[in-house]
Amino acid sequence: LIPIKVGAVCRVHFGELREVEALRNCGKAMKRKSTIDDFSRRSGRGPSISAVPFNELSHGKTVHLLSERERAQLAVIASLVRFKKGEQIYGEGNRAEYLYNIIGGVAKTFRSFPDGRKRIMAFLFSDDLVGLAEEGLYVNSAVAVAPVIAYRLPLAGLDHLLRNDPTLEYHLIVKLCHELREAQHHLFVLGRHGALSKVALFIHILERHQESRQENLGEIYVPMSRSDIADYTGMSLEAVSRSFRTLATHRILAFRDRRHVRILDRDRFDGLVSGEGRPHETALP
Amino acid sequence: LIPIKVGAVCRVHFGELREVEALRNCGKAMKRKSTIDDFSRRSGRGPSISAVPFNELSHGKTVHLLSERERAQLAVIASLVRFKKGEQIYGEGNRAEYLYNIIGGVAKTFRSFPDGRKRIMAFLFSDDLVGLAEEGLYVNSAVAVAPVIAYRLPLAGLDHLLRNDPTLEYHLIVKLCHELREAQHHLFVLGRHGALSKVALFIHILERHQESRQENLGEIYVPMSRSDIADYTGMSLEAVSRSFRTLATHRILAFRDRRHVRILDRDRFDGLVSGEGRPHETALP
DNA sequence: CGTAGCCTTGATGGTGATCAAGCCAAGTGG
DNA sequence: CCACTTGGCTTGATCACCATCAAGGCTACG
Repeated sequence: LIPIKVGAVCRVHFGELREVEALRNCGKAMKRKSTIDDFSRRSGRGPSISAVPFNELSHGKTVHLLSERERAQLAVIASLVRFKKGEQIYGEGNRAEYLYNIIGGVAKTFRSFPDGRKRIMAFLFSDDLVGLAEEGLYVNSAVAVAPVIAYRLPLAGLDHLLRNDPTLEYHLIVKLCHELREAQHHLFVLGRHGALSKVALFIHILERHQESRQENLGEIYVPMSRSDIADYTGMSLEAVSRSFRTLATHRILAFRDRRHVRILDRDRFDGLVSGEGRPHETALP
Repeated sequence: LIPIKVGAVCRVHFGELREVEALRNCGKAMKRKSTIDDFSRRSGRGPSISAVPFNELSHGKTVHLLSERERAQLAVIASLVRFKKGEQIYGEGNRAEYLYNIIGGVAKTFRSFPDGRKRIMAFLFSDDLVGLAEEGLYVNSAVAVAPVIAYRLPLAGLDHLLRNDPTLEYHLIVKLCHELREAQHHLFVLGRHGALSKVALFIHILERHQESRQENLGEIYVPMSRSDIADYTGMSLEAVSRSFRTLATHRILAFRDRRHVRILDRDRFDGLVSGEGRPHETALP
């Protein structure tokens, strides 16, 4: 039973998840092996959620919240679903029937303005939950940024599980606190004035996120488009582009390609992140 | 036992909470009576939490989440604390030992920049929870904006209660989802370009908040200073002031005094809220 | 009545949004 | 294998908007 599932998932992995693979495959064959193990371990046994706890010390690392038993319980009501890049997972205002647990790929949640603009509320990665609702309706739209694999959990069944399992509920609370903190980080980014500060903080968030999961240290993977970054940071697409270039020409960042950055000058980078990026104070030669 | 508590709370109410009283006392004696009842009902029997549920329909109204029994259970470990206007409830980076349940007044949570600026993450009112932590440390500072009365719940004891009461946990989940949505509304505000849009959306949020609790319809109470609004919306204090004046001179809003607004022109107001407030589109005569 | 905090108003300049081309990379079909 | 297309990204020029600096007013409270 389980071996079959693992096999199936691996096939999917190599077929559709090239971007996910690219994310971790930073040129080292070693990495690739461990990714497969990691991936099949996670997806083969049911839903997976991780978060930085609010009470225990984990030294900035996320911890996996679910026990094997809980994962198995959730797996009973869950079904595995895939979304191609750009495909919609659900739409704002739709009847909320499912909670999604992403186990591979990247998604974004956003709200649209009448004029066609978007405000991206969050980027979501593996071990995240998506599907926030209010009075039975989704409050955001969710779309895959890179091909997504997720468990789809019917809210009805989930409700039943939760009411009978205090530990599972507790884990959900930990995860929600985590998401709340992430939203506050996001607020922090948007509040910052100065384009350089904003993009630096954005990169900083990506870095922290990948560090907390012990993914590819040293180089930061940027899975989303410039235009998504613009919608997330509240800037224009052009401003994002220019800011990246400025940071690159001043040797603060270095781009291997459009989706891989390395931080060259940690001091000046941290200076921007911690707020010294205000316009007239930023006298970059 | 309980009656004594009620008495004590009422005394506190009239002594220190003039602003809270003013909030609801909109010139009608009727209001005042019901406020007292409401207040003593809430504070006399233990902690109180309300939220808009994520699944059931409540037509935009918040519902009280805790049963009498749960409130009594929580009351056992809780102690009632008061904070004067401007007083700190806890500081960013402090050891997180308590969760606070506000039952009267207004508080703000914020993070400070090295240059002394603040980014306000949220305003908190009665029936709200404050004290978000990461790895045992508060992630924000919290300060009373108007005199606050709150229940202080030791995390240790709370943990124990939660693990034994799935329903209580479930209520907490509902509340956290609510807070997450509020944070996303805030993101929406910050993302908007155009000063008029931002302040309109801010007023809109206040209105929705007060409506959802069925407080003083028709007039919106603005308990926080201009400078707090600036820190919340990511604008300068002057820009907030100017925007308010613009909205007032164009008969979209009317201020009874600095803390009470009425929406005069609902159509144009909604226009701003929903994004037509972008600079060059805003041709206000 | 005086002082302090908060708010309003004015003048100015920098910053980033916007409009408008070009560029690069990846995919498609001949 | 090479035109052709498409979508995403970069770059340039212009100007509106708002942050900033700097006074002046209002209110509240001693």
